[in-house]
Amino acid sequence: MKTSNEISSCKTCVYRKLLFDSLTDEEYLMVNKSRKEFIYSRGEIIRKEGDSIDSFIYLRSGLIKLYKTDKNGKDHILSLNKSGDFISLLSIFSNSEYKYSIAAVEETKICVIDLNSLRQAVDTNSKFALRVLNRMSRVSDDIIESQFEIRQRQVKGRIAYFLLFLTNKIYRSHEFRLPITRREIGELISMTTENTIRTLSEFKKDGIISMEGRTINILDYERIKGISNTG
Amino acid sequence: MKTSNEISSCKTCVYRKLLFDSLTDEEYLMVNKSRKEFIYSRGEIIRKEGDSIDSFIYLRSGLIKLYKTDKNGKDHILSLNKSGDFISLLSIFSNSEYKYSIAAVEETKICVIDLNSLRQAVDTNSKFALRVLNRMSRVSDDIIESQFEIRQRQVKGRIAYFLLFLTNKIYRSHEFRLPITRREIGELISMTTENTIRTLSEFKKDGIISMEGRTINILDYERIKGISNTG
DNA sequence: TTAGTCATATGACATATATCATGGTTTGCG
DNA sequence: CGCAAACCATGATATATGTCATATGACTAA
Repeated sequence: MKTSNEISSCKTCVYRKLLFDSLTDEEYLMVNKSRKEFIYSRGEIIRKEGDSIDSFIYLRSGLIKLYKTDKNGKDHILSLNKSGDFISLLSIFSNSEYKYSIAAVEETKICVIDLNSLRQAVDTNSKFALRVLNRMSRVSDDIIESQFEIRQRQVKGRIAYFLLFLTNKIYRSHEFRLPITRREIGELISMTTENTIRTLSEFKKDGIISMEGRTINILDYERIKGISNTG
Repeated sequence: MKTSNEISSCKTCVYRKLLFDSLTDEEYLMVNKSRKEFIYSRGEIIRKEGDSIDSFIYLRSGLIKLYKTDKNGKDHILSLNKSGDFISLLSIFSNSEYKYSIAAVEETKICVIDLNSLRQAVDTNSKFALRVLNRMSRVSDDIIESQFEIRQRQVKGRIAYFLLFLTNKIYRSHEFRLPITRREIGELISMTTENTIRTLSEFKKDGIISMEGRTINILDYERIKGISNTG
């Protein structure tokens, strides 16, 4: 984890429009005064389940996973999130501890704001509060939604669904580099590593995708969609 | 669905303390003015996924299920909720439509408040807003939590987990009447009806529970706990 | 350089779970 | 009451998925 100083980039920050737009100049200054930037590289843990919540975090760039570790030590990934999503969930208003762990799955830059100044802004500016609220609830909603989609499918359907997720939501391209290991894919869709690998290999053998290490190319998009819908 | 007139019962309403306590008399009157009560009996649908959100709903008494229907028409239950939980999730601030369907699983009384008057109270009273927020986010958090617990277990563990949920969270007793059918239990823990039935029968045969139709008695609590932890 | 770890890969096999079939039982309703 | 529709139950069988073993390449630390 490194501290960053690239303050100037604020001007182009997506959150400027999404969020801070609704603050008065005064409020913005207050919030921004406490702002710090940090950079995490692949694999680094940003926050751990149970850590006390002392700040409000948002994701400037990169990709992170939210996950929980079960009683046997096995990780279960709840979601992958990119810039524009919030990391701090609603628990910052209710819980004093993080309910999920957060780790970078690729080089990731975050901004951290002092929780008190955020709370103050929320208290005095209801438009801002509503925006924060909406953004936060979206992350929870998305987790519930994707769990719902996952649990109604079996392996092939789950893998297909995941590939479509990467294609449409993350990379907006039919060609991309898998951001996570096959083991992590398994942790995301509740399958063993072996079955995940096998299924990807099968898709490759069937000519639906090409695969070279982590690099995937969706060759037959319609068929992937079909498998996601019926599998 | 029937309309109820039991206004007097407000005095003992759990939400009085949980929520409305933080309103001024004036605010309370405004919110309460639009309040209506309805009674639903087992099986009745209270709101359907996709219905437009025009009101704020909370559960006075009874038991409801939140669920979603998949592309094959199969229902997936997200949670069972009782009095004290909110039904209207955060989507009332962001979405114009319900994301989940809501149905009564036993005789259930709800209170419905006009959304505008609630929004007004939220806007002007940040303490109230925070309470609403906390209650709402708790429902989402609980759904995510229980999905996490379910997906790390196999059938026996899931059934045991569900029985513990009823014992500890819903009925606070070792003896109770199953509020939902075995089919619905399957929809809740992502198993087929047959396997759900089989597993319950097995628990009975093994003397861990007694079972007479819907009536369950937890005979060996520790063993159920063991199965929930290791299965 | 060598040993060790991790990710990927694949086969053989065990087991959990779904599916299909069939029948008894309860529940709701006209 | 009597019928239809759900619910509950159980066996036989098929299938999906997990487990275990083994191998290879890439990378890292000693």
